[in-house]
Amino acid sequence: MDTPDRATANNLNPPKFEDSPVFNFLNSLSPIKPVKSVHITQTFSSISFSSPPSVFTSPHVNPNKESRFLRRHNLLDTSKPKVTSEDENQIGSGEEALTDSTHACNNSRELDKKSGKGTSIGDASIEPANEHAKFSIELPQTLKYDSGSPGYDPILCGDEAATGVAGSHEASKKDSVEGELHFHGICQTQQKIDITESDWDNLINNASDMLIFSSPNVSEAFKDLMNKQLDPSGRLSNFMTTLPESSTNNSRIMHIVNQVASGSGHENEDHPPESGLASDTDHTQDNTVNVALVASNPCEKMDDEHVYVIHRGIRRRCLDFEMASVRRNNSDGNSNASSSAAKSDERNTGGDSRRCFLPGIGLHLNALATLKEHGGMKNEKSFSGRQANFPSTASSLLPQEHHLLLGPAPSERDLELPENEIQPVEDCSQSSHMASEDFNQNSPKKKRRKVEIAGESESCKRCNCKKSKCLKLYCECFAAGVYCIEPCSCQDCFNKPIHEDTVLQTRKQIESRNPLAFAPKVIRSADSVSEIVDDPNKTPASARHKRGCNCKKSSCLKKYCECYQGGVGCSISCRCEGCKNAFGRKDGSAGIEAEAEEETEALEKGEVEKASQKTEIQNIEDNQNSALPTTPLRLSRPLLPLPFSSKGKPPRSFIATISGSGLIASQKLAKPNILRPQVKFEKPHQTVAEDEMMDIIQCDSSPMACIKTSSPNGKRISSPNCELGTSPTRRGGRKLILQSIPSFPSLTPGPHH
DNA sequence: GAGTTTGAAACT
DNA sequence: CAGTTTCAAACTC
Repeated sequence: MDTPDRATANNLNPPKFEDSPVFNFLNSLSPIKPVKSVHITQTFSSISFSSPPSVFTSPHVNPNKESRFLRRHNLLDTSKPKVTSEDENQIGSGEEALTDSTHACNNSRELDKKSGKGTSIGDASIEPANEHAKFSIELPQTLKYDSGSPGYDPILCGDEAATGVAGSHEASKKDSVEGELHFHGICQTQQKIDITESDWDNLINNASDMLIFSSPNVSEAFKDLMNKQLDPSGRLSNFMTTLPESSTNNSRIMHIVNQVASGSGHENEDHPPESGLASDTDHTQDNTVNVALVASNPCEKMDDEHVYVIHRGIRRRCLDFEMASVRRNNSDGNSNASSSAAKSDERNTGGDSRRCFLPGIGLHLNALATLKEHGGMKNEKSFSGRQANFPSTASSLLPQEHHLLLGPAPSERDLELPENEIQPVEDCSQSSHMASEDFNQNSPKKKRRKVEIAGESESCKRCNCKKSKCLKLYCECFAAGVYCIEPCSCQDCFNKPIHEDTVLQTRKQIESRNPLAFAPKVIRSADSVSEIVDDPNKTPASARHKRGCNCKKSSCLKKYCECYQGGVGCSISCRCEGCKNAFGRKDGSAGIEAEAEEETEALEKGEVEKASQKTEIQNIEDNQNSALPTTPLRLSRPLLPLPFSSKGKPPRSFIATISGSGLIASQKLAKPNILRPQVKFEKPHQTVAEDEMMDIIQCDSSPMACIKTSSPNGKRISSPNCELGTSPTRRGGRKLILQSIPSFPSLTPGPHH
């Protein structure tokens, strides 16, 4: 297996892999498997991720992902001696892990081979292969966890869990061809991987997990996806994350993922696997091949369709500025030039394209979205309009998907997208851009509270800028690293794909002034994580606003206060006056105290109702804290007007932003990736700032080491449990995860670079 | 929906 | 770095 599969895999990796006879063979075989996997995926997703949206929304979610990942890794290690220390190390970093996973997907064959035949793999096989093997191994664990989780279907879980590592081994045992087939089938349809195909499933599951954890938005989206069948989005995101390593492979993966997402996303939800297969298969199979084609031939219809499809599944703008840069780079490279030095620069970095991507600059997702528009549904509306994207699906889905896309996935995607893909995307995007502009002027004020209505669709930000042209941090969309979309009521908006160059330049300028301008404002320190781990009851105070607030009249009790909005307490760095932040006052008083005060004040002000709610919530939180990890926001918060909703979360923005600063040092890149999804670092209590960020990022490489990240995990975990009221098992599982894997250290971290 | 308040972002 | 202005979100009516 090793030799042939590898060879094929290696060959495949390159853009031309489709050309390889092996690929063709696989393609021919691929159609087979779609059927079962769906079921599994659903159960898995629904079960494991049923957690409440609020939880997911929290940026912290990601940490869990990492934690899981880490765990998996550990488990894998334990379970499978085969995995080399190196592999572990690789896995350790969140991004690396992601990358690996993506590679695994890309090189599913390799994975299968390796995982199944890890022994042989070790040597010659490309690193990715090793990593893949690891993933495959790890995946089982994730499955186990999930299975452990309340939502998990016993049967499936049992199967998967039982198969667990063994499953991966089995898969490895299978012929490489089979593995590929499975892989393709999985990627394409999502559905139906057999347990035997555990490799794939594992990958997917892992990916999904990763995604979920990666960002709050993602988590939500993930939920939806899970409900629907997750696979697509989750896979996407996963793949996206993994992409970085090999652009070509990544591109394939992206395509596949996109296809899957699109196909599954739409059809999967309601349609039986088969139906999904029909359409999906068309896309997926074609896509798999097409991907390669796309790489070679930019802007083919197929590509567009794929992209479009993907976008459909996703939601609109996930733009990462990085993506845009990437696209540009690609386009530049392909056709011409180099539209912007920055782009070229990034691209150059790109020998490790991923790196460039990571740092990324680009609004790619938006571009993709535009592609969608281009393609078929293609309206920006549909595209931009999250809702539009999810015609069939319930509204709930929308946000989630969007989140997924936007949040973790987007950035990753963007980064990951191989140049090949990018080209087509770009082309499409351009056209779309045009359209997008038109849209911009559309709805004057749909905005703001859609998010609230939607639930938390922070991912979907809608700005109302009138003078800033959406090119300043005043603009939430811009600040979040996303393009403005139809729902935005902004005027003279330049934050659109059409003006990508302008956007990028502006971003650069802003970043030059303040490298952290696009970084998450709220950071959770390692302390918080440790606190959570040690004492679930304890509320982590470590989460803090990066710069602190400067409130004078709001008493840090309203969203005017960024700390409050971010769901974190005020810290020393805050210059606020009369701080009464319920999440923690500057003076150090706990949120409870603040609450008490708030209550009194509220009473005074007639806000009694609110105060009571808060107190209740807090009380609940306190009670729950034991169970929950505690994040400032916590599950209970929902009752309160969570600050998250609008800005605090900006998972997306953060994500995009961070990654967005592609030009900026790799550091940022790493940070952003890490931070975004999950946590936003900040000084443990006050001044973690960049240094810590950096540290964290570095730590990212070693997942275990990096525990710092955040409580968010706790939240997520807890929240799902709480909300779900799920079986104890699930809680236990999650708790374990949290404890064991404190933070989400960094799947994504830029460690690669 | 319009107007006000607020504090971050941007500017000087 | 501090002060002022600009800006758009958050909030109120």
